[in-house]
Amino acid sequence: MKIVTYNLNGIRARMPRLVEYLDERKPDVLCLQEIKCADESIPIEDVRGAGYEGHWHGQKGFNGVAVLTPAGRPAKLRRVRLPGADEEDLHSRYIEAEVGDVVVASLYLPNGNPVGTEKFGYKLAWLERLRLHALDLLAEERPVVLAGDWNVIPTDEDVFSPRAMAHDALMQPESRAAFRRILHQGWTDAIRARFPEGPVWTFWDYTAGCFQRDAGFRIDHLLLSPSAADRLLDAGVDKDYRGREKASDHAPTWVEIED
DNA sequence: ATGACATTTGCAAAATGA
Repeated sequence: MKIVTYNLNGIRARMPRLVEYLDERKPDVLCLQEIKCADESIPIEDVRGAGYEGHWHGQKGFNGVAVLTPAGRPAKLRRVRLPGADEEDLHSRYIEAEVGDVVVASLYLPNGNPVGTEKFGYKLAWLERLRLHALDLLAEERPVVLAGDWNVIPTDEDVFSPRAMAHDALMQPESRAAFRRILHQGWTDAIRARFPEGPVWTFWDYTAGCFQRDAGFRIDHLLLSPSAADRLLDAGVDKDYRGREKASDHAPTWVEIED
C-alpha cells in the first residue's frame, strides 16, 4: 500500500501534474495539501477521469486538504479539522480518513512566518492541538499515517543551509521541539527510517534557482504509528515531479507499507 | 533588510507562502 503526501500549491494550476501522477504512480492513497480552492471549484471530474475519488476539505484562496483513493476503493471519512478548543479556527488544514485498516491524515501545518508574530503563535498552538490528537490516535493501537506538509525542518541535516534559514519559522527551536514532542510519543519518521542520514529534500523554493542547485529542505513528513511502522517496506521522494513544467515547489513524498 | 517566484483573487495590486 503506497501512501503519498503532495503539497500541490494550487490544484487548478497543478492539474496536469496531478493527473500525471495518478496515471504514472497509481498511489493507493494520495494526501493533498494547499489545493487553494473552494470545494465547489475543485476540478473533480478530471480527478474522476483519472480513476480516483476523494474526500475534500477546501478553502477559497489558500490552504485546503484532501485524501484521494482509487474509485471503487473509497476511503471512509473520519473527520475534518483538528479537535480542540479553537472553534474559531476556520483554516482548512486537516482531514482524516480510513483506508482499509489504516487511518490516514492529510495535514497542512501553518508556516508561521514571520517569527514573533501571531502567525508563529498560531503555528505552535496548532502543533499542540495536533500533539493531543496524535495521542488519541496512538491510543487506538492501529496503523496510522500522519502525512502532510508539516512546515517543520526537524534538524540541521534537513536543510541545505541552516545558516540561510536560521531565522525562519520552519526551523526555530520551538517548532522543532513541538515536532519532537509528537515524534517521541512513539511515531516513526518514515523517510528517516529509510534514509537514516544525509540530505533528503521534499521542497525547493521557486526563487534563486534553488532546484537547479539542489538547495532544498525536508518538510513533508509521514509519521507512522508503531503498528504501521512494523509494516514499513519503503519510502522516498518523487523528485522528478519537481523538475517538470509548471511544477509545485514540493515533490510527492511517499511510504509503502505491507498491505 | 529586501526580493528573488508562484498562485489566487479579481481584473491592479495585495495576500500568502516558505
